[in-house]
Amino acid sequence: MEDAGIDEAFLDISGRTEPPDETAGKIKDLIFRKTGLTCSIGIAPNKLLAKIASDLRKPDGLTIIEKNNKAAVINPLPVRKLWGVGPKTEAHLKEMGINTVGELADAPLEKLMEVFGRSYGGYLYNASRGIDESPLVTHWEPKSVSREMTFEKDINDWQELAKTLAGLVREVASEMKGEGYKGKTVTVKIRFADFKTITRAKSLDEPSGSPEVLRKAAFEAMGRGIKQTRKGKVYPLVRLIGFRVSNLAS
DNA sequence: TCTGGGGTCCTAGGACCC
DNA sequence: TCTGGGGTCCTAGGACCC
Repeated sequence: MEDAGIDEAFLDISGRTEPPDETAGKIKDLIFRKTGLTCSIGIAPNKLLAKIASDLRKPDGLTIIEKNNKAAVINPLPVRKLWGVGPKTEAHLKEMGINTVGELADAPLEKLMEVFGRSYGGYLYNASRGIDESPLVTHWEPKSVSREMTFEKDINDWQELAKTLAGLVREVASEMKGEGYKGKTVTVKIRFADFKTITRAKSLDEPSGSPEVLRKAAFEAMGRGIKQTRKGKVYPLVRLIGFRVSNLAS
């Protein structure tokens, strides 16, 4: 099983002998008995299609996509139904006259790569054909640890900003300690009142888990992103401040 | 959706090294 | 004094997911 967030998971049932819809029925029953909640299930040859299938009939649904009918099922769908296609890509594709998965599948690979880059273009090319070889990931190591906080009101007080950042650093450092991680790169994120968001990063010479070291790097980074006036104010009002440590090592 | 929090991955430019 | 090409690391920003 691969966890896919708080209320979603992928399950490899390829080794089972009973018909897949029977397995799905058992899962639905169990979940309902234990939680009183319904769920939607998609069954398909790969994760991409299973995710689409699970989305097709929403409350309490069960949808099966098979190899030989996958094109018929996904071609009419809006591109937005594909995992990895968000509002920006949807709008971009619309401008190109592409609205459905089937229309996307008609686009040449070279064209998609030219517009969306090699990696993502290649992904779209395969996804539009229902092709996905990605394996189940049953265990993974975190790549970063972060905390962020939106102020109740946009603020202009440097002290409050600094105090909040120090608190976020403390929380992240504590979590890292608990999980046994150190980190090499420290990133401070600042979102202004107009929602413009900047990040400022600082890489350490070597990974550290020390709250003092992380805090010092955090303040150095923040200082590059925002200046305080002589009166201890910051100019564009700040809505959010965040702190992340990445490039983790054990 | 007038916009919360914790993540991942990708791209692009610049620095630096051989 | 000027110049190639490749590789790696760092930084900043953006798109996307649940």
